[in-house]
Amino acid sequence: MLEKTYQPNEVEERHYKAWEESGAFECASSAVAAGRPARDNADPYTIVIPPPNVTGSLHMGHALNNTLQDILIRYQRMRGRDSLWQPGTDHAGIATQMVVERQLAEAGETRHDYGREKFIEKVWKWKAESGGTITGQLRRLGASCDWSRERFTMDEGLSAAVRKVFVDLHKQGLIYRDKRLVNWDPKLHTAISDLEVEQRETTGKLWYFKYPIKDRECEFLTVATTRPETMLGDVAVAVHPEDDRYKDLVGKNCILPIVGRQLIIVADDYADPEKGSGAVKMTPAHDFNDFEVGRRHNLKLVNIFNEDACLNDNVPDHYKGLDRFKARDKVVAEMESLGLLDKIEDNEMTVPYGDRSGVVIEPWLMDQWFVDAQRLAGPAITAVEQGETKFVPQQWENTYYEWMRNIQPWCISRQIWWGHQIPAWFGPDGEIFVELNAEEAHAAARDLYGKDVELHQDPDVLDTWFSSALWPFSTLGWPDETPEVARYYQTDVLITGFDIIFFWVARMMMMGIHFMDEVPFHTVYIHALVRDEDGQKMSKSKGNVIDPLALIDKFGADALRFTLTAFAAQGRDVRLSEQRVEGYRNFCTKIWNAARFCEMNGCAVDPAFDPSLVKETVNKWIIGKVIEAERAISTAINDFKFNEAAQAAYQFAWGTYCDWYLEFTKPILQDGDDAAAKAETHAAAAWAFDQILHLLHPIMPFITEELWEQTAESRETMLIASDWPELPDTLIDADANAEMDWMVRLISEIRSVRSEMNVPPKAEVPIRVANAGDVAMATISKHAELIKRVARVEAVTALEVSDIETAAKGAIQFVLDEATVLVGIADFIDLDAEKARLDKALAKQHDEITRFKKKLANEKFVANAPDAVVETEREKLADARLEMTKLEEARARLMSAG
RNA sequence: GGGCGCGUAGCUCAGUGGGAGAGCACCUCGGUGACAUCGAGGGGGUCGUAGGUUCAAGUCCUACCGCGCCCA
Repeated sequence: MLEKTYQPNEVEERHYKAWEESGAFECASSAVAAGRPARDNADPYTIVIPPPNVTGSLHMGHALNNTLQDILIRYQRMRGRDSLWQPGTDHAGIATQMVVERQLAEAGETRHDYGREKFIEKVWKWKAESGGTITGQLRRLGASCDWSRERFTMDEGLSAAVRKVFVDLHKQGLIYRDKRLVNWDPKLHTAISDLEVEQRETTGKLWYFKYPIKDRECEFLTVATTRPETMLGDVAVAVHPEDDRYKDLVGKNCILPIVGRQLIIVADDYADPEKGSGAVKMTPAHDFNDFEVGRRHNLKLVNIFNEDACLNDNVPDHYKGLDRFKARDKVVAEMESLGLLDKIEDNEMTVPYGDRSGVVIEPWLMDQWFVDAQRLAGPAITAVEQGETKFVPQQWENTYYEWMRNIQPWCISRQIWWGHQIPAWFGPDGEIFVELNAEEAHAAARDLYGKDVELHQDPDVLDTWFSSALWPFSTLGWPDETPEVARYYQTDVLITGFDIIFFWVARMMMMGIHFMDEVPFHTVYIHALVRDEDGQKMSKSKGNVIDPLALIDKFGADALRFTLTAFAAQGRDVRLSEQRVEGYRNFCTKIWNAARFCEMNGCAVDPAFDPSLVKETVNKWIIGKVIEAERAISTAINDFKFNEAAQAAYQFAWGTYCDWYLEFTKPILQDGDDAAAKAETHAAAAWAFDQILHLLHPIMPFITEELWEQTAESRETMLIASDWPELPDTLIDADANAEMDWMVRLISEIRSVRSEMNVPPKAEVPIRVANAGDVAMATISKHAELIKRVARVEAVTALEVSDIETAAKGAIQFVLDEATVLVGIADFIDLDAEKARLDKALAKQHDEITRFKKKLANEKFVANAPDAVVETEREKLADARLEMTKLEEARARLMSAG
């Protein structure tokens, strides 16, 4: 006997363990490796997980992302595909190093106390102890990843892929070393890529400084700057070539106050006459735009900062060693005291911050490694243009194009220790040898120098995203020619959030095409962001974070999954609140209770049940509805319309099966004496419930597996490994559909009348039906018991038209197609209320008829609209007129009765 | 400044040119036999505004208003 309510906590862990141990998550290749039978002949269906940070823990975005992936994987697995969901994590270079350094800091230590090798050992130790958090949490969610294939970007195999890619791209000229301005993080002491810089809007200030013009007594050139401290590194002033105010100054010099350096005045389009004073100071070593101007005018670069963004020795003595923000105040004060501060204005601007460190990023001139992203982007753009990879929803292709077409060189070197050390070795003269390993580098050096020399490997490591970019093939074993690479690449779908289009999608596309000659996935599904119930982005600082694990504890994983799925409409963010999850927990309870009903009423699974042989209309009807639900859910999942899949499942399970079908079975099962009908209904109800379990399984795996187990003595397989329902359309019986839909309308009308007329719920009323056609009459007599029970009716009888006048006294009338139904409620009737009810129905019909008539009277409509549309309108008009007539008759009878 | 979205019931949102929908919330009734984590019934809309295209517009086009996000 099933418990009274579903207790998710008691079953989730057990089923997850059973699934994993049974090998249900394994793709064919893993199954073979484990000595299990495999779906070798099946088409592969592959998803690589967007690897979460090894430092991460499951947040709501992960929960949504992985629920959707799991739905696809479970669905395709049930459809017989050889499904591979490739899991793993990335090594999150900067984040992980920060975590471990923070631990050291608690003991008053730094990584330098240990040295590189020992420190890295510590990181691995941390990873072994704490790095599995998120994979454990994915299990709580029910994610059916093939854990036997779990990978980590720092694994030896994936590291070999990184080295090969670096060496190959270098030899192809697509990776190069260059001295450029990079985004320097003065706290973490590393360069970061453009994408790791967060542009924050702030109201800053614009300081106007007067620079004395050389050889012109008391004449000044006023420049405006947002960063006064950088003036110590100024080498020029730029004005617009068309700016008449300054035309005569171009080529002349001014004197940099405080420093005393002579600055050349150059003409360059970059100077915006509308902005500030129209003259802009040039600090090419510390500003990306100034750097470009400097290149055009051969300006020298004066670097004034050290790695902490404090001033170095290239500034006057009283500024040396000062922090950049202290230096700013000091420069402003000194300029003011010199009488050279013209004015200060508020200024709306964006300031770059490091996304990990949260400090202001300093553009700094350095030697770094770069990927020539522009060349790699070309084919990646073409692939999307030609539809080799499609974005869903398609509008995200614009975002992708926008980024890819304006892509900048990708700075891939990081000045940290945790990560893939760059396979580049420096010779004594600075010559660089890029090779797969030290031996080959030494061999190359020997070739060059003619002797063995001492080489130093570049201490820097690669951007974590460099290794993530290889994930769709490195996880399959590349660069080895493994059977998995051959079988599972190209993968099918990448599922991710829009914020990741640049980080993963773009880079995976570039690397996949370059190294595999094939796009890494044919579809990219971009899902929404999960926000709080007020539409705010969840963030720790706002304190509005909802922890998915807490929701799972409280309501069960299935309720959370169903909620996320039901709200995952394309192109819309998900607003989540606990109340919503609670609502879908109630859905779980409903399913559970349907199973209890089946159990209590002897609806046991009958393996011999054949849906094509059923005789009872209700059973034919529910079979057809199962098929319609299956079609709706499958179509929705195939189209990535997850919310529609959820809605179709919800509507069918609750709205059709529980609300109507189970009610329809009650007269047969509980009151009836037709043994054959009973037996058939037992089997059909159990069969249909089994189908519900299948259809809901991808979204709600735990409760469905639990009920699958509990509702039969034994099962051939677990639900996760069973087949998705595939039923022929021929089982949809149009007559049964029409009959039962008519019944639903009849019962709804009776209930509605009763409720509106305040008939006590327990009172049983007689129903009489006049003017019904043969089909309707047959339906009524066939389902008399049902009507009596479900609508609390005393008796259902046919009424001769000649008796209708008399019967109308003490009855409520409503019209159902051609039939007029009289609900005998003499004891409760309220003539005024009834008159109002009929008038309302009449008014409605009148409006409808007017609308249809008007439409059909329009010659252009009849001439231009498709015939089928016109025909439908005519039918609607005819139906409405018929109903109107019947209602008018009913009202007339009422008046005469009153 | 450039780009992409979004304005539909009190709330959150579906809606694919051809009868305005769902869930939740609300109101009324119901302690019964799967389920009160429930059942039955009900009210609630100028589809942001203004034009246009069309026989027909929530849906397509234009402008405007309001809101959000991304990029510079």
